[in-house]
Amino acid sequence: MTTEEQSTPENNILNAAKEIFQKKGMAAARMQEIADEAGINKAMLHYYYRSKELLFEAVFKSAFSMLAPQLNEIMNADTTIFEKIRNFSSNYISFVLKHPYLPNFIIQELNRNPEFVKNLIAEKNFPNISKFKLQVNEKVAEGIIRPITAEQLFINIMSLNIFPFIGAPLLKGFLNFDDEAYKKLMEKRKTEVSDFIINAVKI
Amino acid sequence: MTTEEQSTPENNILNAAKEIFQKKGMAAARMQEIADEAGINKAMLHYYYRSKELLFEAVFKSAFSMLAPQLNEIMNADTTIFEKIRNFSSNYISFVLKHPYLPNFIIQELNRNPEFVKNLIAEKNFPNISKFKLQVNEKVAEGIIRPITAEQLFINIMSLNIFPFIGAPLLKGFLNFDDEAYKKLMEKRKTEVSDFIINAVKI
DNA sequence: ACATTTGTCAACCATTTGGTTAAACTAAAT
DNA sequence: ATTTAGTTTAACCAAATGGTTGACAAATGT
Repeated sequence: MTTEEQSTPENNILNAAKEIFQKKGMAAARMQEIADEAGINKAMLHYYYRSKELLFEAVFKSAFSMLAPQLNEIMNADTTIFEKIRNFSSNYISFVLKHPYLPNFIIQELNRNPEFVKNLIAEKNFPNISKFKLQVNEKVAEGIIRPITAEQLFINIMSLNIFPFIGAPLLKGFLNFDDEAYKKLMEKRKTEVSDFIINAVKI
Repeated sequence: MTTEEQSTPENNILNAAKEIFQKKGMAAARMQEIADEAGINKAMLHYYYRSKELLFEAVFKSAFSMLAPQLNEIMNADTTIFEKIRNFSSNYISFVLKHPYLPNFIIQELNRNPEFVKNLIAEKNFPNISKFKLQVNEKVAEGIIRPITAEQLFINIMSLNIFPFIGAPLLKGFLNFDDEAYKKLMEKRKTEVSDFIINAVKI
């Protein structure tokens, strides 16, 4: 049994809400539009999820929980740093190519309401960087990688993997690439990003 | 004479609108709030800028025109690639530390309305990558930098400089940093980012 | 001095929007 | 058959919102 999704009204609504919220953001999304997408009456939204705010929270947490495991992987897996970087880059890019609105949705709403992060941290499975930090410091001490703090390296890994999706409209414009060409570029990044990072830190 | 800003009603409104639009985004921003911020009657907004949509466009173009010159610099300056990367990283991070809402605002609204990019491309001063491309290809051919396409390198430079600001709330959460500590991290990135990139490409 | 344009405002308006209600429907339990 | 609990809907509501109007003041030109 895999993580198959039951077809309950709650799930039906949640999926419709995901679609709309992720495309338009909290403020621009309309309850009526979500109801239409779900093929139900608007009152049902309030019956199952009391308010727009609560429905949004459910969507947000569900979206975030799809990303958290991948971040935990890079933090806590029992592999070398280089393997972690390779795995994360490849897996993350594959994942986002399937869910293109997700990263922007998360980032956008966290910027709108930064206190929301505290909420997420309280959840179990919130990624913890401490193990990754030890590992980086160790490898720096051993002279295997150039001196760099774990924080900066972590930010760099996240930046190189996430930004190309969030900034896609802008980057497509600069590069004069259409959707097709840009997607090919992203495919290549599955390996190029990790090569880039590893070249940057390897001595 | 520098680019001093005249205190016309138009400018007054535009600045107030920038403040509100950048903090909340188009959909969540309220015309009344912009009027309050500008210290004028709501009807004045419509007198000077016919509609919310047009006021937003004015704000967006003004915001984008603050970033474009810096991008042109990395594309077209008469310096070596390494100097360009160093200059851009340092200048861009300094700039954004002063205007923290700007990058997220641009990215967020371009994602909301991707066709907007076509509008921007038509403007003069829209950054053009062709010169940078030639330069990268040349240096790769000369064996000075590792084989990489100009597009991928460009995306990497943009990602490493821009994402740490857009993703700040999330990254602060992961790293468990407060605003103060995070800002210090960004200060350090003025040089660390370019070192990282140069290490990644230099042979 | 007078007329005309330009700027400013409080009050108003039509529409949209999140949310509620009361009644109707369904299906299982008694 | 009747009760009961859960589900669904159309109609409704109050508040918020972008936008307008008409009266009035302040410049501006003649």
